[in-house]
Amino acid sequence: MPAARQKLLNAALAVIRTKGYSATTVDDLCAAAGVAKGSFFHHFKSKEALAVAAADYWSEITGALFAAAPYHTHADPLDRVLGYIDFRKSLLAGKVPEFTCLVGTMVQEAFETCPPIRDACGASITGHAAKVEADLAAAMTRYGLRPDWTAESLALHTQAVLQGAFILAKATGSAAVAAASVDHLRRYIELLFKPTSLKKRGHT
Amino acid sequence: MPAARQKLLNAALAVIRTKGYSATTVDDLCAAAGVAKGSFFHHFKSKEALAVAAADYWSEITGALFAAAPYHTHADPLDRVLGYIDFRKSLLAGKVPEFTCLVGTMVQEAFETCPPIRDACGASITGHAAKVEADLAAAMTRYGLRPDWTAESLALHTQAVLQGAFILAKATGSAAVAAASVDHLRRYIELLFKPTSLKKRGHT
DNA sequence: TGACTTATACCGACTAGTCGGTCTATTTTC
DNA sequence: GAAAATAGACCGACTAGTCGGTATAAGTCA
Repeated sequence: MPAARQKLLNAALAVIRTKGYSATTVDDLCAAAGVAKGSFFHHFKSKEALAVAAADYWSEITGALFAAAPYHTHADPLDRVLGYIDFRKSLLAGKVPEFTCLVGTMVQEAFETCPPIRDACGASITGHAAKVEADLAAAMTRYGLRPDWTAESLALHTQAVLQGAFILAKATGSAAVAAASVDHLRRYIELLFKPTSLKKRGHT
Repeated sequence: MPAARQKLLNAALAVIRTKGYSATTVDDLCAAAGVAKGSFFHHFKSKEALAVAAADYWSEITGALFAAAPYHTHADPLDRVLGYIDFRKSLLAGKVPEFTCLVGTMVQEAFETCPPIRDACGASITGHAAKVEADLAAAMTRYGLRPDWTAESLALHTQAVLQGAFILAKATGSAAVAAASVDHLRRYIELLFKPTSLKKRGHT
């Protein structure tokens, strides 16, 4: 991948997560990437095209991050799910724009006005959720669950909690609020799969 | 309140929820409100000031909506909480911009670049959560819970789930996905307060 | 009562500056 | 030396905000 393109995509992750998509100008991105405007339009035919490419790039980057995470080594699929949640919680560090989600931010601005961006963001979220769903489905089998909810809906719920936690963090300026919400998500899944194990801890 | 100001605030709710804050122009708002540009700057000293006023207006509107909702009549505070959640779920109808949250949308764009907007959005969310927290705290007392989580964190978690559900709805174009996430939230709260009642339903 | 003053609401043309995107020229790479 | 990559001046459309002005209604003084 040409250097300027790579630098522009990395700049897009940082700048858009900080300012949002609409407020980010092409000149902002060029300045952050240390690249001239001509290079921008050489690699991307429009600002919108960059946004789509950035969403795909985000899927790549995060896909690699989670693929390399240690929780996959657990034999019990439920432990993998809980390990995933713990891993997500551990990422809630640093400044808010550093741990929040690019596609969650962009889809809020683009869902109605720009279908290509919305679809790229949607694919990023649902694609990630599908990986969680696989472990959840395995855990449901392992633990003999026959619930009135699906692995898919629970996997999407994990993403909803995380996206919502990011909004709380943005609104309060505190990563701790987001972490507390992730704790509730973990507790929920433990209650679903091991209803008795937590009862004594959380209930008198 | 002068007519033009009122019309501009109502226009702001609709337009900003559809296009986002940055992508919404002052001319957009004037056109949607059927008002001239001079009137806009007569009532609001800047676009940013309108956003702050719109967030406060949103708090008023939604405050009145929830205050008038029927779930407050339940004697059991847990029933009020669950009634609140059912009410939130019932609102997930129509087109996406009609049921999503103004301040959740705006804070994503403004949290880093515009503290006044961020604070107004934050106050709207935490103020709403505080009302849920009151019923949650009463329910914890009623049900004799001594958990390692707080009513405040759980109240904020309800808002996280709702905000995240909105993002899923925007990404997928489906209100049903959001509703499924709200179902998970309801199930979590039932499990926390009545751990045995659902065990037989969701677990073989 | 009727002329004058004040205050608020509303209007839309206008401006100074910004934005996405284009164009042509130069440099780098193979 | 051809093709790809980079550069930045440039352009027309657009945007937030300004400005001079009109309309209406309520005091206020003779």
